[in-house]
Amino acid sequence: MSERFADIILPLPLANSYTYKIPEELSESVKLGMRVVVPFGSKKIYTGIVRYVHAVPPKVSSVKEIIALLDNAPILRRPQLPFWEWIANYYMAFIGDVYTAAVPAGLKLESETTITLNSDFEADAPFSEKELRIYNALSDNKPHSIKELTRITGFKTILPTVKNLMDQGAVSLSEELRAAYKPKRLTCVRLADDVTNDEQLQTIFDLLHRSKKQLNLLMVYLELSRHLTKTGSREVSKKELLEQSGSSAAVFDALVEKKILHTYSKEISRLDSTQTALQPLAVLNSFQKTAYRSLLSQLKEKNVVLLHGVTSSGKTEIYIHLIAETLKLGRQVLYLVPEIALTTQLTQRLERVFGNKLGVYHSKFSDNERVEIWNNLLNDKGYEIILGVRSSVFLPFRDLGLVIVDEEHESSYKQYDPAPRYHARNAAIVLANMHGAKTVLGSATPAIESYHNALAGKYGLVELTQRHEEIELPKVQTVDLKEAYRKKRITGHFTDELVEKITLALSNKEQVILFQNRRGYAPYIECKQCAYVPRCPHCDVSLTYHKHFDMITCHYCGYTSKVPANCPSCHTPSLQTKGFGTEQIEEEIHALFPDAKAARLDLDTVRTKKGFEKIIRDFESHSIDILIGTQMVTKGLDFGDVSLVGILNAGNLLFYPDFRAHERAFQLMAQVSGRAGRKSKQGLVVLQTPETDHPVIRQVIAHDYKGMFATQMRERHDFRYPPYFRLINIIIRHKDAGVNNHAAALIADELKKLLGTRVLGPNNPPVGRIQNWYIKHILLKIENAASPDAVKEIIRNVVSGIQSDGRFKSLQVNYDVDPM
DNA sequence: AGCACGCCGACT
DNA sequence: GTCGGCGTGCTC
Repeated sequence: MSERFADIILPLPLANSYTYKIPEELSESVKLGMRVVVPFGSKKIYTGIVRYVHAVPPKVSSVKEIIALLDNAPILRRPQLPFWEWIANYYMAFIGDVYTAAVPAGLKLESETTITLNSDFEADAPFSEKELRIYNALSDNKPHSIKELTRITGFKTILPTVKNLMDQGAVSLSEELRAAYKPKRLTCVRLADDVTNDEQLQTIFDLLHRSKKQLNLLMVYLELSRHLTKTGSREVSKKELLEQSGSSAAVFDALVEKKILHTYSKEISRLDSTQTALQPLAVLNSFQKTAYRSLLSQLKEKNVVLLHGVTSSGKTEIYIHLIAETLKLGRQVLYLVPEIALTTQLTQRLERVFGNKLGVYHSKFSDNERVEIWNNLLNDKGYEIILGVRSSVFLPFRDLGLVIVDEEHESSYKQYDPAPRYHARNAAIVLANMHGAKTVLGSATPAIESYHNALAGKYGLVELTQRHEEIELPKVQTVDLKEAYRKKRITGHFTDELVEKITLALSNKEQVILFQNRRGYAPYIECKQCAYVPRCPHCDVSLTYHKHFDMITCHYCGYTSKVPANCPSCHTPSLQTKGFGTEQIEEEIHALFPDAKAARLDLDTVRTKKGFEKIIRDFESHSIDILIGTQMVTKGLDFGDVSLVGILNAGNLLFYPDFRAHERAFQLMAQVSGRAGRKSKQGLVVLQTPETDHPVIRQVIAHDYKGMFATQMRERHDFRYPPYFRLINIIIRHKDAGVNNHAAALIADELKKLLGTRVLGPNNPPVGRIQNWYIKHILLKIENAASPDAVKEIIRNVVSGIQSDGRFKSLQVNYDVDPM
C-alpha cells in the first residue's frame, strides 16, 4: 500500500501546515478532525489536529511520523474546520492561533506530554544503551515528561529513541494525555439496603436512643432525602449532610460503621444542573407577540434578523420562545452574551425553562469545565442550548438551528489581545450559515453596521418600542459641569444637583447606580511642584495609581512600583493623585453619604466568579444602596428598585479619538439610563457633562436612537468609515524606534502605490511603545465593493517584501481586520 | 512559540 | 583564553 500523509494544524502561530507520515498501523484510522501527537523541532511534542489526509509526500528531506492518535472519533464536527479556516482567512490570523483559541487546553496538552512504562512488556531483543537509560529512568513506574527524561538521561535528543521504545511496546504515552480531563466525583449517602420499611427504621431509632448526635444526623438525612415524604426521594451528599446537621465526621462514620448509612461515590457534572422543576413558557404580552410573529415571518426570508427593542421591552422572553421552537425541531441553540455580566441573571431564567438542556460557557470557567462542555456536546450528552461568551462559537455543535447574539453592539465581542482578532457576532453569522441556521441579533442600541444592514434589507428588522409593565423611559436631566465648577457648586465630582437627587432617592429607600467610565481616566500621580508624572519604563503610558495597595502600576505590561516619597524630578514631597476612577468615587460617596451602603462593580472587584455574583445579589437584596460601576453596570442587569442613575462625566465618553466614540457614548448612556425606572414610577438620570448642548447628549435626552444613527451615518460616509468602508489596521512593531519608523514608512509607500488614498498613515497609536516594542499603525479604508481577498493578498505581498529585506528582520507585523 | 546555532562582552 | 548574552532562522 502506498504511504499516507496527514497535514497537521499545530497550536502555534505558523503560516504553513506541516505534513507527517501516517504510520502503517494507523493508516486506516487517522481521520480529519482527530487529534494526533506529533514531534515538532528537536524537542517539542504537540497535540495537533488532522486537517487533510493524502498521499503527497512533502518537499522536505525528512518527514517525521505521527507518534500517536488520540481519538477514535474526530473531536471536531462538520463545519468546524471550514469555520476555523474562514476565521484565519478573514481576520488574517494563523490557523494555529485559531486552534489555540478554539479548543480548551485540556484537550491539547503538550509540554506535559508524559511517557509511562508498559508493565506487561517482554523484550524480544536487547535494548541499545540509549533505550536502556530511558527505560531505567521510567522504571519507578511513574509517568515522566519528555522534558524530565531529557534531564534525567542527559541525552540531547531522546524522541527517536522514545519512539523506538514505543514501537517495541515497552513504553506508551501516559493516559493523562488521553484523559487529561477527570470527571469530578462526589460522595453520597443512602440508607443501608436492608432498611426498606418504617418498622425497620423504628428499630434503628430504638438502637440509637442513647446516641443523640447520631440520631440527629439520621433525622437530618431523612429530611434531606425526603425519605419520609411520599413524593420521591433525592440524593444527599456527605458534604451537604454534614453541613446541614452540624455533625462531625466521627458521628457520620459511626453510623456508617453500624451499617445504618451507606456511602457511595457518584460522578457528577462540574456544571451546576440544579434539578428545579421546569416552568412553562411565559405568555407574551401583545407587543411581544406582535414582535415574535414578525420575527418568525422575517426569519423565513432572511438568515439574519435584528431585534431592536428598547431596554426592558422583554427581548429575553421572545428569545426563550424562539429557543423552544428550535428545540422542537431537534436543533441546537447558541445564545451569545457579551461577558460574564449577563450570565448570572440570564442563566437562572433560562434554567427555569430549559433545565439541564442548558450549558453555560464563560471566561471564568476552569479548563476542566470547558472540556466537560466540549465533550458533552461532542457526545450528544445533553446540552441543546449553549449560553456563552465570544469563544463559544468554537464549540462542537451537532446541528445549530438558531444563534442569538444579545447586546450585539457590545465591543467585547471583538477579541483583540491574543490573535485571532475575530468578531464573535460576525463569526457567529458565518457559523450559522454553515449550519443552515438563523441568527437573531438583539440590542436596544444596535451597532451602526447592524442597523444599516437591517435598513438596507440585508437583515430583517423587528422593532419593539414598548417597555413591559408600563415602565416609562427615564427622564434625563443634564447638569453643566463647567458651570458647576465655575460657581463652585460641586463637591469632589458630585454636583449639588446630583447630591440632592441621591439624597432624595435614599430617603425613599430607592437604589442608585453611579456610572463612571474609568477608561482613559485612570488615576495617576502628579507632582504639584514640577508637574512630573511617573511613567512606565517599558511603555509610553503614565502609571495608574492603586490606592488600595498604595502602588503605581502599568496597565499594559504590569510594571509595578511603590509610590516614591519625594518627586524623583524635583525631590520635593509634592506627589499627589490626579484623575479619578470608581475607587475615588466610592470614597467620595462614603464622605458624602456616610450612612449609605455603597459598593463598586468594576474589573478590580469582579476578578473572581463569585465576586460579581455576590455584588449583584447584594444589590438585588438591598444590602447595597448605591452601586458604583464602570461599563459593567450597563450590561443588561435588571434591578427593580433603581430610581436614579448618575453619569458622573459624559465628557470622558464624548471626547475619545475614535470614529465610534459617539456611537459608543450614546450606547453606554442609553444602556445605563435603561437601568433606571420601576413599575409605576419614572426613573431619573442625572447626566453631568461639560457640554450640555452636544448632539449626542441631546439624542440621549430624547432617547433618539434613530437621530443618533442618522448623524453617525453622515459622518461615517463623509469620513469613509464603516458601514460604507471596511477597515484593516496594520500593526507594525520593532524594538528600535528608527527601524520601526522606516519600515512603517516603506510599507505605507508601497501600499499607497497599489491602493492609493485608501492607505492612511503610518500613524502613532495612543500608546506608542509597549514592553519596549515601538508601534506604528497603517489604516486601510476599503470600499465595500472591493474584494477583501484581493486587498489582503496585496497587503501580504507588500509586507513579506519588506520583511525579506535584511534591515527589517525582526519586524513584527500584525493585522486587525474590522478594528473596534 | 521554543529551541539551536552563532557571534560579541565580563569573568575564571 | 571561556561562559553566556540575545539576535536570527527553522521547525514536516
